[in-house]
Amino acid sequence: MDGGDTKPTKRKPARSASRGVTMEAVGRMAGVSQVTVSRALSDPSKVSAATLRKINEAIAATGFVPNAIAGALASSRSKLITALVPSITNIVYAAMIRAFSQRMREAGYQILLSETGFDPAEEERTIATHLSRRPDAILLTGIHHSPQARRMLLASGIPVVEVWDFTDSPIDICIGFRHVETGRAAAEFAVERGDTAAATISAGDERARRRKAAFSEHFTRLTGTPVAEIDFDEMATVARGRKGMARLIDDHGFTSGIVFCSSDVLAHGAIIEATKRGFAIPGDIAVIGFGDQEFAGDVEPPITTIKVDLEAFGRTAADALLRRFEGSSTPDTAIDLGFEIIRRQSA
Amino acid sequence: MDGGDTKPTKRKPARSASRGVTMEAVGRMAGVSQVTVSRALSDPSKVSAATLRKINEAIAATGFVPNAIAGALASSRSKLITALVPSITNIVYAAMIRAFSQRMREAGYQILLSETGFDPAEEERTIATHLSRRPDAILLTGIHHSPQARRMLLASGIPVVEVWDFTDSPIDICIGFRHVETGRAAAEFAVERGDTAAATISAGDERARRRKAAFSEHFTRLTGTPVAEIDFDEMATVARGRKGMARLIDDHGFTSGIVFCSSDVLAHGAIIEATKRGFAIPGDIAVIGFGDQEFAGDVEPPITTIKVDLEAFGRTAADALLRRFEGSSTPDTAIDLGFEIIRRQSA
DNA sequence: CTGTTAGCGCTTTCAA
DNA sequence: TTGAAAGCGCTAACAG
Repeated sequence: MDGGDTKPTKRKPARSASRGVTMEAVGRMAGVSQVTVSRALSDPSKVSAATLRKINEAIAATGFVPNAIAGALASSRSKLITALVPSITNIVYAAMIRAFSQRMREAGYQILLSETGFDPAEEERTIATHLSRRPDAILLTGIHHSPQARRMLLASGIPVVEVWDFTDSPIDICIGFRHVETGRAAAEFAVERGDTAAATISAGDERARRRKAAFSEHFTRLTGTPVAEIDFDEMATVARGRKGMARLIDDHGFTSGIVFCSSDVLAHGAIIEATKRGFAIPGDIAVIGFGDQEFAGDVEPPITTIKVDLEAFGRTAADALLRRFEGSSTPDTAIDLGFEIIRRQSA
Repeated sequence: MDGGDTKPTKRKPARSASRGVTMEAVGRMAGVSQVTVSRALSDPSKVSAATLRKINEAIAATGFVPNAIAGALASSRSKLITALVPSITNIVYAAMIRAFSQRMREAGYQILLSETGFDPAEEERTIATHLSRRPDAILLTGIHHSPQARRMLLASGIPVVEVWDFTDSPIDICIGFRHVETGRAAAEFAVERGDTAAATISAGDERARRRKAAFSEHFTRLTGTPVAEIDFDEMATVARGRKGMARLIDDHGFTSGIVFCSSDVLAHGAIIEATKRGFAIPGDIAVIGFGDQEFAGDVEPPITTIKVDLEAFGRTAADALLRRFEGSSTPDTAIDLGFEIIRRQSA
């Protein structure tokens, strides 16, 4: 760029390249040193009013934006939290992260978010790149991680929050609920309703499968009746809910009983299909969903579902971290936020 | 922390504090210098096979994870892209970002994502904090930004991509579609269908309002009939779709004609409400949505909607950036990806 | 209240 | 193929 001179110049750094205004430039303009600018920004009370004013003027004039990279390197606090979720288009995770982000942002943190797509290998790789950003904490979805991932996490020395599932022995902090319990509760709910037949429709989510397995096992134990299961490897969609119900009816002769779906979206589709085929909901076929999504109570018939407080997960996770950053002496470990069956009309 | 000695020690940095393994430590272990480790990582071909092997062993043994912060500061390339969307729980933005992230991740970039909640002031603040991370590029939703935001963006000197809307004079790169055109196209579609009455239901989104305004204006121009408008300040939900339709019927005596909704979710709710009240869809009331979301074709009746290819926005944005990073001589500027009316049964 | 001095852990020349 | 040296822009003691 700047000349092709062969003369071994004193290696003057190519500062020119407008890589942004520096504190030093601001300081020069305000007639103070660089450190004073730093102070003015981090703790204005440590700088005289007059100096502060000049610095602020200089900042405004230059459009200075502090370099957080340099700050993080120097202070070894990045004010960055990284988060991994299976999917950002799944409202369940998106809502949780939203609540988490809002709380953390208020405290001055930013969130670096990545999708892992339910793949442990991908999660491991992503954890490594995330840790390379030296976040002040990391949030993971789920409690199952590869051994190598656990090693890196532990070695990083930062707080690790596992959400959306529950274990008594988390890596560090765990905020979630027991998926298996939801399946059991749904089975009991079905039996209490008087159902003598049951089926399930599930999407490709490890936790969804655990809920389903618990439902089936418990229902069979209580009634002696086996449960027909329809599983999809992909994410939940209305179309798959319809297809699942169609298979249940066509292939399994399921025309009466309750269907436990791994998400409200699937339940919605199942209801649409059954209704279209002339079955009464819940008269002939009852449907129970999972998630209590926005629409669950507003479709016809309103969907009976298992509700978990998504926002609460995010908020609680953020609060636990914030408390930790403040050096709380009583660190949170495992918090079970539970769930609740919302009885509406579909079951 | 380390003792209360008054003796002015040689200020030995508190290195101890396990802030992670450094390249220097790895190098020491492998019997080479720190730079060699750096090279081994960035371009293995520049290091002898034997050295490479020893370095890799040391890395494995120590669990070394490179410090991207230090790397970014030194190279002034952060391999970080920053993105701002109005809402991450809105599938429209989530799907776009997902496609964008995937592409960028494959190229070694990570995405720092924030929500702005449709608020320009919040956007401006967020842009500032994002720029402080010295991203290699920034992606914004929409084309309207505060003057101060524009200034910061320009001053940053990095590529700026504006998506999801279209202008011929973008800050830098723009990838989107003309919202106004969608409204017009919908109005024409209605008139061609023979509708002589129309209404709208919109959520709190500036672009949704522009689509609606274009629809109403055009419909009125073509038919001479005013359009009843129901506006919500909040996000689209099935419940609001129902409420909107209820108001249209109860307050505006709207019992026949077409309803242009700012999203498929609203359309879905509107259809549910009208159906429940005994109106035939599309016989009595026709409904047209926006977005062609996953469920649009699978509910009853399937929703006629305006489709925009969400994934394409993300992919195209990523490709444009990647090309730019490679120093393309023909920079993309404004790309109009258009839209399409998907005719199903609701209209 | 303000400035000086050392780094933070890398990448980038330049030299060997 | 390897190493030495010089920063990147900021924060953290420490000294006035």
